[in-house]
Amino acid sequence: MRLTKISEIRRRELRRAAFEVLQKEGMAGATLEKVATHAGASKGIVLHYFANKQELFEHAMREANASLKEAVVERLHGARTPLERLHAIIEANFEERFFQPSVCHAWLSLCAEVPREPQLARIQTIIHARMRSNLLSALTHILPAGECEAVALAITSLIDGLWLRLGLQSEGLTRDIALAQMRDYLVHRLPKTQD
Amino acid sequence: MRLTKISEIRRRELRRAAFEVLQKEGMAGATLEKVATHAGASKGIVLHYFANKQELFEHAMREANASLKEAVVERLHGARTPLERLHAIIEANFEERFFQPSVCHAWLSLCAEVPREPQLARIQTIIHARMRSNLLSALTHILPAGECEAVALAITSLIDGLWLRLGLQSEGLTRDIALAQMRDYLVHRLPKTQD
DNA sequence: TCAATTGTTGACCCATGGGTCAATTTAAAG
DNA sequence: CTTTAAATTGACCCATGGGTCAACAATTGA
Repeated sequence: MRLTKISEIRRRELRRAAFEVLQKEGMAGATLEKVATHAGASKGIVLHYFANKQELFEHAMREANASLKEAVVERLHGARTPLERLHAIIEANFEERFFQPSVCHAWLSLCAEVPREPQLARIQTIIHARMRSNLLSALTHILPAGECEAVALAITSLIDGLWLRLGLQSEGLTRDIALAQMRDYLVHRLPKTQD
Repeated sequence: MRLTKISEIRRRELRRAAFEVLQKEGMAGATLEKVATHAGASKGIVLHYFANKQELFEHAMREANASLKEAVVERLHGARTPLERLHAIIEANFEERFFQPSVCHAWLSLCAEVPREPQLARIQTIIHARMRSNLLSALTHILPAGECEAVALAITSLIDGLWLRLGLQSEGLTRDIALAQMRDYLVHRLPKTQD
């Protein structure tokens, strides 16, 4: 008896392949055939494990999100103070493996489908909710209660904006610049004495 | 002799129709047939005025961008101080007619194509360049030279992030909240005495 | 009034790609 | 072994949609 069923292995391979194809081809160019080939399988197998294209990419989004979530959790472990937790969350969003033009392209392609794909919208809502929750749990110890929501929204918007920028105009925007941006914001927006 | 050639009229109608269809249907769903129907014409006419689908949407993006540019110019006219100019630029980006989920969906769809469509990438570059230039022309009179670039990038990223947010999770994000975000940023990031 | 140009249409072609399916291979269970 | 189930394939179907084209309508200018 295998520890992980072959169906689980395949499904993971396929949703990862889907995300990788998305990076280079976009949603329209990411055909089932290309995903299958990229995973070293045939088109039929894709539809054997996923009901249809939407479901496949829904799971691809879930997987990519889970990966980001893990990174945040990982970094939160080493964080002791609220300020450290805040930085942990932010820095996780700019890890090299994530903060790359191709990865951003894939996310962009998924986001562009959100308005017309309720399943993707649901995942997006979850992502936002978790981000907000994480940020608030740190911010409430740093800022007056009335300011936390606004700052949390600003931080997520800044992160998203920098990600979008990376996807649109890769040249000139490095990880360091992005992180410097985030630091600059926090320095000016959080109370002076700390940090 | 007509003042505006009929070809120019048609081209404008079609690129506007293209952008409007994009709002509801996304890039994949925005077929030539739908654009034609939405403009009250036949599919043939679309390809008579535009070489292909890419070119059509390239012009749709140009038009939408021009519209935003006009709004900025308009508001800049009434601005006297650098700070007023800064607010003019920002507020133009959040005018009701622009800051709407459907409009944001259309932009998202276009942006998602940028990585694989050099023409769109070029337009995007122009948009960024103009935004940067506008912001810097105001910021140089408000901040020390060394900080201007960073703040300009932060402002654009914040705007983009808020737009993206509106597209992904329409509920709960109003124009007022978005503008409050921008003001909050400026209050904390710009020198104290002014404003 | 009559070319000549421009605008416009709808029929058609064809590649693409999502999805179905029967048939085959492989593996598990008894 | 054998049987039952799962995995896998590739051929096939078919709707869709981008793009072409020949023919027709309208407008212009002489």
